[in-house]
Amino acid sequence: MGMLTVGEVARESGVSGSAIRFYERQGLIEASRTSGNQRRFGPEAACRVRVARVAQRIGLSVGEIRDLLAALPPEPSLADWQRLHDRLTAEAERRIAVLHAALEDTHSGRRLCDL
Amino acid sequence: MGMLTVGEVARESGVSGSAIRFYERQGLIEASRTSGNQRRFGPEAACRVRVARVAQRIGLSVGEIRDLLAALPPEPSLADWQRLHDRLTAEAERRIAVLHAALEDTHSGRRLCDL
DNA sequence: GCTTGACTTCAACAATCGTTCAAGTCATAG
DNA sequence: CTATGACTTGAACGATTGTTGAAGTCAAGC
Repeated sequence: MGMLTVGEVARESGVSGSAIRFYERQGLIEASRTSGNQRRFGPEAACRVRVARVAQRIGLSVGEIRDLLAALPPEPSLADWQRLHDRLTAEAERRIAVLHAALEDTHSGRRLCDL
Repeated sequence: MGMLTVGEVARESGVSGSAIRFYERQGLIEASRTSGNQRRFGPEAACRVRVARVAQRIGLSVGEIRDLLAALPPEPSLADWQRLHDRLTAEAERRIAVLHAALEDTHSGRRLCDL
């Protein structure tokens, strides 16, 4: 079984080792430990981290991402990924709508400042 | 001349007094001082704060908003507001595009995780 | 002129998202 | 077996955007 070290997950997912440890502390990913107390991650870890980064770009906080990923089993089925993807999409669209609303407000900028 | 206190600007702009002081420290708004060292704001202050809040919703940092507002004279002309509005709009659209890109990434989610 | 509410400063705290450092341990190749 | 690089923890630090509190001052009405 391909158990990965912190550094390997970091390389695979493109984030720093300290971030990987941070994400584990925050519950985004889980690790088992070697007899010498070193973390070993399953092969899905890097994937979860990549998803987490996308979610972050969409604007979710680490806490929200934890909740999102909590619904994802260690060996997710296609349907699991699909659900997660749908939630992420919905959230992104919600945030885009919020930005559009802000845009509207700049359009009414004169009224905003009754010049 | 209607010089406003911190509390008055706070009420007019809908933010807290501590935030108003913070924005002054950060250079988003300027204040003169009474002989007793209290801040007095011009009537444009609340407006600048409201614009700042919109800019914040669009995703600009306080530093970026400072720079944006720096281009705005104390008594802005219509053209001044127009320029600011255009910049804000462009920035909002840029951020919306970024979110769309993130959305794209979730669409390629399966590839993201090569399931 | 005194009371009262609003103001002042400065410092500490809070949440978020990590990075960096020190001191020490583990794993592996040679 | 030992050197080396990767790992461990914990705590401190950093930016960001304010809030909260203490201790004290100001302004305005009565």
